[in-house]
Amino acid sequence: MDIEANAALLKKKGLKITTPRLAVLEIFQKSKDRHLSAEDVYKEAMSKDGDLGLATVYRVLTQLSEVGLLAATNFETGKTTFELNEGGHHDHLVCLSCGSVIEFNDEEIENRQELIAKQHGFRLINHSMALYGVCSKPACNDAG
Amino acid sequence: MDIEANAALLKKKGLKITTPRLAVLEIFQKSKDRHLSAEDVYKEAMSKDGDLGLATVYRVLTQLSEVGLLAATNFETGKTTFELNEGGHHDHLVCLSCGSVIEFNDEEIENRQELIAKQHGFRLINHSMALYGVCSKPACNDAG
DNA sequence: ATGCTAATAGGAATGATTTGCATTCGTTTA
DNA sequence: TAAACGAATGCAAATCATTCCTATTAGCAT
Repeated sequence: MDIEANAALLKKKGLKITTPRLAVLEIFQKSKDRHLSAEDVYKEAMSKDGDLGLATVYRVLTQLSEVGLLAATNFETGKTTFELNEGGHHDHLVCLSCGSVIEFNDEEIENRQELIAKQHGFRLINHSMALYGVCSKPACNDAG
Repeated sequence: MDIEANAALLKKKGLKITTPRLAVLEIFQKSKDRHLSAEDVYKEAMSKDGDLGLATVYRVLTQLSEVGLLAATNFETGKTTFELNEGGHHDHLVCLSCGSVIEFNDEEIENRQELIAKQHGFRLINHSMALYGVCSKPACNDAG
């Protein structure tokens, strides 16, 4: 929301302050939908800011993920989605009917994952977990 | 392994008994590597059976997944992999260096997932979990 | 302000997967 | 068991997501 703040954020991470990077950050901060694909970001940027390349969007998303400002997730859709990485790590609970996504974090599962990795001699780097189900909305429980 | 058995399997699922479908099933049953991409299956089929199209492999993999004979998984590698769907559910531990995949199943995590879904009013249908890390092989721990 | 380097645009290239279509095969039925 | 019909296949072209290439431009230290 605040260009100054975002500029400071980029600087702190050792990234140059450029128009595309500011634009991408702002899109994530303003969007109601937390999970955006590269294409989503590109369309949004084109519609409001005017002009940047899709390749640049990919690069910026990758960089912002690398410095920890964004987090990347792979659902089963075949495309990578990104979200702001504030508030720490979390996993996803996805409604297969309405598509809504709930975020959660469970200490016990995280610990268990570490343990499992260790047992198999793995150094754990990251993980992805998504639970798929049907949420409590009436509309999601009618037919089907 | 047994063409008769596989033919019966296909018939039971309402699929016609065709050469490509039998070939694909057999490849999964014979392969030591449980997780195969479409490309893997295609190469394997070409090398032994002689001749079928890559598009057919994709179609067959999709169909066999739909009827529950195979299970599809999307790791972060950008390609979908398949495995035989016998022996119940399990999750994956993936080496980001050599690509090896270890399967595991953890009761405690499964229970915890059920609980989390319940807490959010979700009826849990399935889930995917993959842990990414580096395995203990020396080659995977040298450079990088 | 000036220059060096990193960043960008945009299009071509890549890799995975899909689709269209003419041909062939599997299964049903006579 | 042969005709007949739709489903399945092969191939090539098409699509989708993502990355690479290169000339141009923009950040930023001096």
